[in-house]
Amino acid sequence: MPETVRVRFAPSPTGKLHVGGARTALFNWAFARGRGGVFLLRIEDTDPERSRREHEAEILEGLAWLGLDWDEGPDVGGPHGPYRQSERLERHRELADRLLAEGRAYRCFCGPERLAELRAEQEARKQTPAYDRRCRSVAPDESARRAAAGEAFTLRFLVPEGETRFRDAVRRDVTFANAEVDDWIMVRTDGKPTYNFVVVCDDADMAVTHVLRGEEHLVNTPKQVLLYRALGFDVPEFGHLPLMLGTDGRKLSKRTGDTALADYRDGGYPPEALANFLCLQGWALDGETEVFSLETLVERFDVADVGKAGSVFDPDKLLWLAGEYVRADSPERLAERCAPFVAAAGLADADELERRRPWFVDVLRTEQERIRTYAELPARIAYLFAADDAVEYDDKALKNARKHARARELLEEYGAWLAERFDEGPDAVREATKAWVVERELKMPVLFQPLRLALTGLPGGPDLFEVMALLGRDASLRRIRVAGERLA
RNA sequence: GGCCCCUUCGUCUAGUCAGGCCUAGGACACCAGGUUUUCAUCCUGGCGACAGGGGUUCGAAUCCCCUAGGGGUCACCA
Repeated sequence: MPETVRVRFAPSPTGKLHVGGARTALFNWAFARGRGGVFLLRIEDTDPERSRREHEAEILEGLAWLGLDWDEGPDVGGPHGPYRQSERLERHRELADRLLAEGRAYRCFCGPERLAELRAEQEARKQTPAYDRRCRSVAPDESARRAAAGEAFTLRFLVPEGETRFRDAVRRDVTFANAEVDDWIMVRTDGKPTYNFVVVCDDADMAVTHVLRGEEHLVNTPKQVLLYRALGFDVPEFGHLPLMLGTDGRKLSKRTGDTALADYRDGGYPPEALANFLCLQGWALDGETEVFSLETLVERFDVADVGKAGSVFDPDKLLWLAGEYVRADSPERLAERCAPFVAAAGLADADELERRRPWFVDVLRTEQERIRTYAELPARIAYLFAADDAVEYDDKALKNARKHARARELLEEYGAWLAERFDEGPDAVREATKAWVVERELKMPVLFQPLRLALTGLPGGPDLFEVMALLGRDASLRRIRVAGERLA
């Protein structure tokens, strides 16, 4: 009977949720869900300077927006709580004391000044900066006496001789020479434990079986494996996910563009599109299928299939995927998701859109194939909300209309004709209009370009008879009349 | 610089662990054409890669070695 898979996502609440972190969470989640395991969230708030509760809330919101859910966490609790590291201090102290008592850790009385000096010397000699382990030789009784006397100290892990190897689902077996591992600090002068220490204590206490995290943590792993063993805990299996890179080929950062998950939510990207895109960074379903659901991911995902090389974040591909999801969505749901963006653009308030819901759904039906993000909608439909005598004319649209010498007369004539049969409906009017153009031995654009300018002011857009249906009889006829005057 | 990791079209990737099915497949982007009242969608086609060099083998993108390039990390941050 194999033990239950337990994986975790452990963000530190020091800022917004990064898309790279979101992908780590996504893969952890998919791994757990695909194996009937448990996905838990733990907040790594051991840095009181930078940790903020608002950030924690935002991170949780972001994960939920992406479509993830969790079985244990700071908001839902669970059998292995608390799920904030700052609330687990007791346990951390207990384990640190144990290590000290067993001689697997030692007090270090070297202050910041000496450490800085040491580092400077080492750098001057082109050596790799590392603690010189001077305090290893302080005898236990002297160490205890100095501590009791109030002398400041940190607790360092005593790295043994030899080498450390561990299983990594992505990179196979990895080995580090212990000589390369520093006697790192477990507990600071102020008594607060550091990341490398608490992460192991908590993962072990929370019975985490697989640690899937970003590759930047690979070098921390030997320290942690050594700690698991010193503590007598089972070492989990690791999986170091390749980094997500910016277009400059370096680790994704603020400089290379949007990196916060919230930027994409605020930018009107469908969450399904972003989740799908994130799946494609370092993993592929079959090399052919690009668009797939989280459900499919869960069915097919395996950490062992994750690639080793970093991947450059391609905003163009994300935009394309966004369009795919928008086109596949229902006009009703699109209306719901787009409404806030239309309201934010100041075109109409939320109440008005709610009142005109059927109409707004029709608007989405006509624009659906032209937008990729919800945020692209307002600019496309602003003309619907403009005053009939003040529709903004786009330069290109104006040029298109002016190409036709008789545009003005034609619009007047057509307007009068249209007034008689507007109520026959879009399909009938469309056919009749085409016949009307043919009768006059004209090309279609001769009428349609000026007409599009009159109604929308834009160079492109939906079928004009659908546009007229959205505008209604009065507005349509008025705009055609006004255009005749404006073109004069 | 030390240590560690990585390397298939501009980008995301399939294929690599089990060498032949690969004159390397798909997608985004780009270009050209078609459809349309325009824009978009959609359809068709094009461009385009096994980092380099050795070796093993009848046969290598796939195995081995070397070189080069890129990245990560070297905190009393996480």
